[in-house]
Amino acid sequence: MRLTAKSEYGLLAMIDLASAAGESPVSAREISERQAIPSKFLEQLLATLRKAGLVSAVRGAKGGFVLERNAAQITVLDVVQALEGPLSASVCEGDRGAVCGKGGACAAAEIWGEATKALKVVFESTTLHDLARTQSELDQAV
Amino acid sequence: MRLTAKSEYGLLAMIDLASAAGESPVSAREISERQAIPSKFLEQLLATLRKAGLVSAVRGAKGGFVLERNAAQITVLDVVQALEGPLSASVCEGDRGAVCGKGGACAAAEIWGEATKALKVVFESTTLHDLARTQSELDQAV
DNA sequence: TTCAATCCATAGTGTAATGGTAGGGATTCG
DNA sequence: CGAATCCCTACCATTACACTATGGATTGAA
Repeated sequence: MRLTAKSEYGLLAMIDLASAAGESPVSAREISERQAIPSKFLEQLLATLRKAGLVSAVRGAKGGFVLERNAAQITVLDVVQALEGPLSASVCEGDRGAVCGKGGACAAAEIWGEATKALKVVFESTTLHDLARTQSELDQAV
Repeated sequence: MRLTAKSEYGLLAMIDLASAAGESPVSAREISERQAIPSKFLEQLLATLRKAGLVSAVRGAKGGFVLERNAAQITVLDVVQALEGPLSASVCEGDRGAVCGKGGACAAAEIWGEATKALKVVFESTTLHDLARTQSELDQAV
């Protein structure tokens, strides 16, 4: 399991899109400027999010991106998994199970499993709608 | 935040030591063989764990490693943090807070914080004693 | 019709982390 | 003494990360 800049940037971009829900498409450049994300890097992330079915793109001038579903129907887990691959805290993946000869009967592996589950709960229980609202409150507080 | 082979190997080694608690020191070579961990790599991990005060070493022939505290007083968090550094799921560390201009008022950052907390709870609530017992049960089941 | 804005796709690149390996030194038991 | 062990530092190959570069395809508007 790992969380990289992809998740950070991707989530910021999705929150940005959630805040603009119902309006015209938001271009990658706009998001890039507002969220201080390198624009070409962001394009890649948005392409990934599109392939994952989380956003849809409108090409050409005045084009941009729109959330594919309602912000309340997209969780942080959706975004993170789209960008980082399946969430699994397991270090002991793949052939390691065979190598250590325990064939799955490994106390350490159980802990990684529990850790993954805990992360999943947190990420599943928060939607873009929640985050967009939180963010707008934070902005107003200033 | 990241979990690498260090945590995996380190935890296996510590469980091994916990299982041998009360007996004579266990050499790195023994652990390396039982747990299928590259021996020179393991030596480095044990050195780190020693500097973190989790194990003590006995030098010379018949030497080896012993848990510094009781197995019930050492949590998975202790081991993971000793090997990987401070546990923080935050991607948005260091100067990023300044870069995005939100100065801490960032909805995304809150999620990473919650994720970290969730991991901490899991890792803190399990001790080497627990794991050693679980492992011995798993071994007997076979 | 042309042009600029936008998304789309692929490839390249510098840095750092990862997961080791190598070689030898210091210490201690038998 | 000598074998076993821990200790320390350095090295190294591969991969992941975080971009950057280049150019093509599509579309709205002047």
